[in-house]
Amino acid sequence: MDRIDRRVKRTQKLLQKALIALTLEKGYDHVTIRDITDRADVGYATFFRHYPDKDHLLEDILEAMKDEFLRLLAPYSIITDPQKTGALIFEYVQANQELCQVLLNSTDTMSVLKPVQKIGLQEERLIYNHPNRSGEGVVPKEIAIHHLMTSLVMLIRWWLENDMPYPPERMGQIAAELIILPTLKAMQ
Amino acid sequence: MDRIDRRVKRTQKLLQKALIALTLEKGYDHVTIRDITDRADVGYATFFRHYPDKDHLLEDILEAMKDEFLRLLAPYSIITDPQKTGALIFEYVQANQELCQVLLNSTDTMSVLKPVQKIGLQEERLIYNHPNRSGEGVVPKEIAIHHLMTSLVMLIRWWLENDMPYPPERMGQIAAELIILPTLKAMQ
Amino acid sequence: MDRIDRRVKRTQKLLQKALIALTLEKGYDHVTIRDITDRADVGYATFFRHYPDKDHLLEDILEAMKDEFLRLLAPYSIITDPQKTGALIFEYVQANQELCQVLLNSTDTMSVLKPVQKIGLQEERLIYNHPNRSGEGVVPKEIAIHHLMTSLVMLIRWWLENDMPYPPERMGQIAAELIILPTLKAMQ
Amino acid sequence: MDRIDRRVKRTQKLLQKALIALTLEKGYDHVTIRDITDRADVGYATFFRHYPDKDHLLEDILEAMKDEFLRLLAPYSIITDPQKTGALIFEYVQANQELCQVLLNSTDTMSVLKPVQKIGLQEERLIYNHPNRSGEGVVPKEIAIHHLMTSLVMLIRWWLENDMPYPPERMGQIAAELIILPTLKAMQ
DNA sequence: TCCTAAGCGAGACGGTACGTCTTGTCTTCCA
DNA sequence: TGGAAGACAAGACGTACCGTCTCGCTTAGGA
Repeated sequence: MDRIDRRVKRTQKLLQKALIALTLEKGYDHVTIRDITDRADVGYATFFRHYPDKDHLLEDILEAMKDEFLRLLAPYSIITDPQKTGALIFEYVQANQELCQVLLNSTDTMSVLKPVQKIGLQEERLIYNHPNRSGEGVVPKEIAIHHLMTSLVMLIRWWLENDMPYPPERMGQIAAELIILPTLKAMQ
Repeated sequence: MDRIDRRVKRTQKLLQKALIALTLEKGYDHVTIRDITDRADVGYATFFRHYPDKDHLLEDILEAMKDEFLRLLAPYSIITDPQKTGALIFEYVQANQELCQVLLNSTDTMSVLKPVQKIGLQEERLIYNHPNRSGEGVVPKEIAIHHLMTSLVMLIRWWLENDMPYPPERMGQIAAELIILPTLKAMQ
Repeated sequence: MDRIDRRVKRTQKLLQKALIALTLEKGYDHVTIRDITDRADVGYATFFRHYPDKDHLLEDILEAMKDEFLRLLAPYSIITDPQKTGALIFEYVQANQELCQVLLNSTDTMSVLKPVQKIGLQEERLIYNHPNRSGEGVVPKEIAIHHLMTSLVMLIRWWLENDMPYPPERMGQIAAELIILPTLKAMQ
Repeated sequence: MDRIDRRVKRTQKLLQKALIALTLEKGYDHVTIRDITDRADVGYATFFRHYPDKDHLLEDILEAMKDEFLRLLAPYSIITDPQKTGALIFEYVQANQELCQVLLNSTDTMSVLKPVQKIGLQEERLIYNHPNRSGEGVVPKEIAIHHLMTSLVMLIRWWLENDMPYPPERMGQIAAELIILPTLKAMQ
């Protein structure tokens, strides 16, 4: 079964690459499944053996990205060093510029936000167990987390859409100033 | 020509009502143009005599809303009384709950953000000419405006999606604390 | 509405012509609907606005043929002059050779037989009310009619498949000798 | 290798049984190869190691039937005792009702007729060498043989389709009266 | 009063994409 | 080594929707 799984994985990778490349060329919404399968050199029907539709393929790509992202972020604390964490995020985005551009400029950034919220919920534990945290602030916890993750994503989006006019370090500062620190403060 | 214009307006209103009603029922993306024209009791081809596609109809709806929204907001300054302004916004959203739900939960909130950004740019003048403002802060002006508008919209979105668990006044405070005040401060 | 009907009729005629031409070229079974619409210079989806599938198009062609055939046969009695009637049939087939070849060599001659049976039932009246008829013979009426129509069609099929090796008159004689007269006799 | 041959035969039998059972259930045309292999509890690809397609499997079934049929018919002469021969045929059909129903009601009876014609040609020798035969009649030999075999098959078809409303003996009489005797007479 | 231009309903049509289905090939695994 | 399992390419099918077009009806505002 190992051999088959490997074949399946290979096909799925081909489809993912194809979707990313095509989305960069013509935008997510204008990519047809036929486009994808043609580019991936794969039978048309084969697509549906792996994903029920285009969105599920996107989701698969996102999932992989999320894991890598979380792994990257783990060692640093968003609380103890917001600027550093922010800069790290923007450096990651810059390194994976193409992929991020695809994911964030796909018509509905919303679907991208879903998995990001999950990251937020996983991080929640870290933040709320942090010694610096005192008690419930004026802003409910759920809103704070939501705001933190959403605003960061939207800021990244803006950065990419405007051709990254500032370096990652500066963006890290901005993110800290505009989003991370105020949110942490409001939660106290 | 007055009479004709009135007829045209009437048809457009019918189409707008139909889109809103149907979006609430099955979600923006699943509404077909045939659905709209059937609901509006209007010929299928007639749709295209008014709008090139569904998105333009949505845009029309948004435009109308934007005007009303701006008119409502005009007397108050987001700088001098952020809480009040925030509360006012959430009250307006509550009053127009259905419509806002449609607009913000339509798959791509992004298209909704476009016109909102325009509001931001119009407001920019107000903010930057305000006597309290000093100079350029660590956060570039364009980012600040973008953050302000986007985060507010996303916060409203969250509020509606979670069945408005807090009253408008509270949400106004939260918005001020989490978004408006930090942004203003960062701009200084 | 007349105008629209005419447009519809025109499209259907185009589809019928296309099916006939293509069936002669590659055989009924190997003709795809895309083939038909391409040949008829008609949109693919348009096909389904007129017929649910290929077989219904064939049926439509048959129906038209049946009417013409019956009209042609009406003046002659199969009872009073079997040879003449038989010859007439084979002359008709010869004149419409291409069309008949298509219809009879399409994989299932059976579906072609259905409408022909209907002709038989319509003729039944003529035969059974004929003065020469006496009473119920050893062969049940339904079997006789079935045999008459089926055997005639199969004979025509054989004739066409073997490139019409005998003239229509001779075939008329043969049909009378082998099929018509025995059937009439058996019914008495 | 005898062992292997036996295994092959077994697989082929399974496939034949499956096709027959499924054809009775949903009609020959609607049976897919996947259906057959599933029913026969055989690998999908295995089918193609035995038959290039469904029709060849059907042919195989027919071939077996033909042999048995001919063997059964051999002792009797269609010339000296038509009624008896006819009855014998219908009795055989009745005994093998299910199988015959499948074969004859499969959309194209035509393909079934092919092997039957072969039977006719083998019989031809018997008929033409018979002492009762005189000379060439008005009906060409080839047509007579064709008519004899085809009409008989179609009569059987009718009988099965109408739930065998008459006993085999009666059908034998009818076949003799309507088909066999007239054909023999026409050949003289 | 008529008439002319516009909005409109109806619906046929070309076209594109979808998701499903089937066939026949090929490759890998297992007994 | 032969058969089972099943991924796969190819491509037809029938459906859904879009946007265009033509036709004929209605209805106003100007002659």
